Amino acid sequence: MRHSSLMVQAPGSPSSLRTANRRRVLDVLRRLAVDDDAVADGSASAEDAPVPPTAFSQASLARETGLAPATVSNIVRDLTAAGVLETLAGGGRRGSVVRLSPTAGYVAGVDFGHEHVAVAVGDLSGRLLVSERVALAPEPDHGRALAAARSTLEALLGQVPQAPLRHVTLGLAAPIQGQSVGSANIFPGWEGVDALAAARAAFSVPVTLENDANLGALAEHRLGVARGLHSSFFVKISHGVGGGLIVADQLFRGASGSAGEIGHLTLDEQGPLCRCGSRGCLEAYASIQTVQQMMAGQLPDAGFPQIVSAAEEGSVAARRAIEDAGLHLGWALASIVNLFNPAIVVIGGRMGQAGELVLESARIGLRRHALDAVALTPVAVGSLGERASLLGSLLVAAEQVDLAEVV
Amino acid sequence: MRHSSLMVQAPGSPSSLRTANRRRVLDVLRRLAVDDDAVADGSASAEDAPVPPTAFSQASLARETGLAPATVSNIVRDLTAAGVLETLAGGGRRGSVVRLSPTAGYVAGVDFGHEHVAVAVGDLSGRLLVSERVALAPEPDHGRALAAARSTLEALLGQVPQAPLRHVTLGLAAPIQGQSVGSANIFPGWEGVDALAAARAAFSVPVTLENDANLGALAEHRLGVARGLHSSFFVKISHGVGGGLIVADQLFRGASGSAGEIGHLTLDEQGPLCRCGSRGCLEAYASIQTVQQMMAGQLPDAGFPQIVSAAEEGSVAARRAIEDAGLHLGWALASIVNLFNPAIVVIGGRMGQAGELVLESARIGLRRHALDAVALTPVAVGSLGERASLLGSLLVAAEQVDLAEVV
DNA sequence: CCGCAACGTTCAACACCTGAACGTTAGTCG
DNA sequence: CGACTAACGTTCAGGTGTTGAACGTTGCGG
Repeated sequence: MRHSSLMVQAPGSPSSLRTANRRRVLDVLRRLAVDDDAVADGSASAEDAPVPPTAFSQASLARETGLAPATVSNIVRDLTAAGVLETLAGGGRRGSVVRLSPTAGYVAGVDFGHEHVAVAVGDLSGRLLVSERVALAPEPDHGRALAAARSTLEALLGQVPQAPLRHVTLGLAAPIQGQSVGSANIFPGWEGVDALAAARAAFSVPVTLENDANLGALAEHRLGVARGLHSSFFVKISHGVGGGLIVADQLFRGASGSAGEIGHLTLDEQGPLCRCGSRGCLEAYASIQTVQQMMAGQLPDAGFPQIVSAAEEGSVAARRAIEDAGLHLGWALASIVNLFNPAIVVIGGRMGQAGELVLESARIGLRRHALDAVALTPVAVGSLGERASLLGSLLVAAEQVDLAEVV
Repeated sequence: MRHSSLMVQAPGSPSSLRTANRRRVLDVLRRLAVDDDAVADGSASAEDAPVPPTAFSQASLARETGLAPATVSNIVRDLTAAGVLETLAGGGRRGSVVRLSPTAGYVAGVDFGHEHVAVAVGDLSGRLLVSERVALAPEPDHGRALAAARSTLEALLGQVPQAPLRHVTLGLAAPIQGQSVGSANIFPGWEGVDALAAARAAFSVPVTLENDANLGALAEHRLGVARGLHSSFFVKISHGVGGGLIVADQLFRGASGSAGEIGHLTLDEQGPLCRCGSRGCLEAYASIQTVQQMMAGQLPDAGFPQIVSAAEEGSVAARRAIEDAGLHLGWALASIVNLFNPAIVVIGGRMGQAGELVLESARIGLRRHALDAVALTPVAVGSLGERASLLGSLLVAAEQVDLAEVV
């Protein structure tokens, strides 16, 4: 072992240039693949956009990266030899088709909820290949949840061609502080757990933790309604209320990963008690649970979809319950819009099922409390539904894999 | 003209490596110079820090940048020939002393207030050399303010050795939307003006606009109480209330430069009217003007310092007025701390003069409304006083000057 | 059917970084 | 006080990487 492969690369050396250029090529391939996928979803904005070249010829890679064709040729040869890339059709005028090799590996994403675990396997550009959702007893212990995730993941990996798993990203419905679950009382089965260590023990590949709302924000931004914009704020309203922020096309995690925690903004100092211990938090006004509780007298044991149906069929009480949630949501969004000024606000999670009902009132609340300049920020329901967090976890996992280091 | 000097540099070429390495060297020189300056201010934390090498020998540059000594030698030779660098003492074991050449140029910063203009000239690392503050009639027209700034700047440039002015950064007490002053009613003399165009016409060098609270945030972060931390939030409370956020040691401007606008967060939907047109904004509770108005009955025509003195001397009313402002401030800070989780909150502007009086109540308000995990975020008064914005404008201007491109 | 255009590859030329060797100077130890 | 050593800056040869030009190949249009 003459040269240790762990030798840290000198920051300004020519070889670091090569790595950077390799990374550039790989990034373009990943981005184009995901864009392609999203367009194939049938997005409405597919026509007016200037449509980047969706072919993967070496020539287009050269144009996209700004590198010379000769350089791209060298890089593609190296990466193909390393098993990372794969060239499909032959040469000639039409050029070849380069793509990430399917045998280069997979990434996985896990979405832990309060009563379920969803697991997905995707390719290295973060596109979903197979997924499965399993129900669990409410508020599962973290060990049980991780075990379920692991066995589900193994089953999914059996459904795809053999290739190494490179990264797993775990989405948790709780603020992530460093490597454990922050703020007590929020996600019972995981309280105080060193989640990163537990996850590393459960999976034998690199692992990252991420807040589920952050994941949803990323997915809606890359694949959903916020596609093409450069900033967005995503509110996930389900069991609780969380938020995720995209700035300059990237997830904004803040100083310690808890940026975007909109759920416990104080709206009324004398408002109802919240599970976080404070009073008058947004979550105490606008979570699914809250709406259900408001309707407990009229529609006991009704699920949220039933309440939405009732509102649409004319129930004044149901409509009012949802509107109240929306107004308070809009109020909190005004703070977000004042502080961040995103290009769009996306509402996701189960609350998205209420559609225009909640959008209308959220917009009213927003306009009333936001500065003029940002009061008309668009508010829309996410287009990915409850899959958003899971899709986002694949995107994050794919970002973590650094194929340029595979020499 | 064979090769146009405007030719954009190929992104992956060896010459781009050289530029990047040059930039790396220059960045270290700038950063060390500023750090040195701040330490010389007599900061209390000068002892325990691991103290980076404050000497500017080529050897220390090599260590700091990770480049080989030979490379640093080449770069220093080139940049010296270009007139950007200057080597002081001779060689030998103690090494030479490299620094930015004083004749390489200056940057300037301007701080526009509601009744004054402050102008400063600094070196290319953003250190203040000379400054001057001139009083203006209240709410000056933007043309008048710019003219005053320009003549003051010319006078200041006469006080320093001849060298080109490279950049001017203008601080405005208003949100900056793109290139003009956002949100009406905030900064009367500049309303709706294309401030960037006006400023370009007034100064014949590149110009940037920045919110004054953002500038203050940067200054306190690099030179003041937030030194050494990697994130911070700065609230500037004077005529109005503004905020600036530092994340990962950098100014966070948000999607369109208006991030951190804390002044118009709604605290009470039924609160007093605010100049922004909404109700119950923080600014309606916690600005200097508000405190003065609260005291108008007892101390008519009293300035803020007099009110602070009265409070310190036992006036219950004065103390209560300041405490009320602090409590509401703390409430708003809770939103900030939940959403951004900065390592520290710094209070600047004229409100800083109230010291512990406002700090105490701000902390109480913060603890009451923030999530447990962040409720104990430190709150401190800025150490730069009202110079913060002006010092920050020099730092921003220095960042804009790209000396690596001077070939 | 032919010519042109675009594509991918190869090769020589060029630019840059780096380790080693060298002269120089300032501390340090005897 | 003097010699030795350590650290510094510079020079030079060697290695790595990118690039423009040239070339063979293939599809498209006339």
